[in-house]
Amino acid sequence: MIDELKLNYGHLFEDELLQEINNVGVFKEVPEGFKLIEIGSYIKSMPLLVSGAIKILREDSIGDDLILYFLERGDTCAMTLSCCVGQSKSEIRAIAETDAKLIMIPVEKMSEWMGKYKSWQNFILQSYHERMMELLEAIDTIAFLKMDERIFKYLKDKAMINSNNILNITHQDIAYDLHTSRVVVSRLLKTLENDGKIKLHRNSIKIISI
Amino acid sequence: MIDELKLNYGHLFEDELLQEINNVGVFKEVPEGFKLIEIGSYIKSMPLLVSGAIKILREDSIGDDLILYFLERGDTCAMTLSCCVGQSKSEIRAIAETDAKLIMIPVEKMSEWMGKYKSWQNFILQSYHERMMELLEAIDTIAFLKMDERIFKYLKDKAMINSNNILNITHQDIAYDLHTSRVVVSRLLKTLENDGKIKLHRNSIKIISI
DNA sequence: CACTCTCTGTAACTAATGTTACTTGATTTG
DNA sequence: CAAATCAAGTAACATTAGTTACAGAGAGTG
Repeated sequence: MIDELKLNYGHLFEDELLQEINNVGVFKEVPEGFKLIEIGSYIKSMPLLVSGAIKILREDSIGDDLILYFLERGDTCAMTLSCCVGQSKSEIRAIAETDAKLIMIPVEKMSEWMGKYKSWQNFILQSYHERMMELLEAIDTIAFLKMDERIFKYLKDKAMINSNNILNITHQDIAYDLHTSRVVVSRLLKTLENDGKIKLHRNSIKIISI
Repeated sequence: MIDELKLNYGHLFEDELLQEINNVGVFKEVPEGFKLIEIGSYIKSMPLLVSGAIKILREDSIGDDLILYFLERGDTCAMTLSCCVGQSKSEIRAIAETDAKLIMIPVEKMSEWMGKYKSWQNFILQSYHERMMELLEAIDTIAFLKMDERIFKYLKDKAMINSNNILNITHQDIAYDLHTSRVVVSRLLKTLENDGKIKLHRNSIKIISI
């Protein structure tokens, strides 16, 4: 584990802390689609993402989802931090967007290291900052963009995360993430195609204009 | 200042820290409507809210606002924390919702005390947690509620903040905060009145059903 | 191949929200 | 008091998004 740790977090943490992480952290490998955190569950460990991507979702009153943002390599889940601090249940759902590798840190260590390692303190504060910015961006997207723009942004974000401008995804999948209906997505995707921004195929979409 | 400080933060911080706050903090009293933070500005001090309320707003690409949440007595602005950590410009606007009293803490102290006082560390983390939850609630409101529900929620929140179920506010004011148009607000307020939930007057609205 | 299932396209309609334009009544100001 | 300004009501219309219903095109299976 220490190699992957050094690769992704070596520039952030001192050797002593890296060693501690190596000692208490549990390495975890999950497949695409794996549900890492469910709404209402208690959090016992915080994840450091080593490779892959994670999709963070919010749920409405009848159980339908809405995507908030993606986490990437080098990120941690601020909601987890937040829940540990508040001793509360998770307010979000986390699903592996791709196959992913994580290092799980027991929550007690999180606050122990806060006092002990300045670099850890900075990392935690920086993570909060980044997640806060992601939430603001999510608000901008939902509040200020029209559905066709939201769909196009979603496709571009997903292409970025997957490092691939061909997405294997159905219209229904998009509808779930954007909290709208499949028919609306199909309609708007078709106009995006007519505008030359994407190319549609069965089970896949190619992003043309970035 | 020490009295107001003890009253609002005495249960959170030890005497030594209270004394430090008293020494370096600058007491500030601002009138309703005072602009405390502007988007794009750099933050030099973080505010501890002693009395009153503060409205936090997000701006769209053409300069129109959208309310995110209110801060109350005992709160601090996590965006400020966030901006200090990230060394970045403010992403939000903060306006005094009522007359307000604040204690301004120089940003250097914020991180200095993080290492020095466990209670301060908890306070900062707890603040992040709370603001994160507020942002999630803002997302729920924008993404999952219809405009009439958003208006009614806004009125109830504002009544709560002002401890008064009669609000001195115009339809245009509401439209600005909710990022919609005056005509839409007037229309939906009228239906809320017909449903017996509120009573409309010129320049004021009375909340009937809570 | 016949059957089934999933995915996509599309029409037709409804609902929600936004826009423009005009009116009326209240309040302020010269 | 007359004029000007502001807040609110409302009609008419446009646009965006959501809903229902159905048809047809792959793709896999027995």
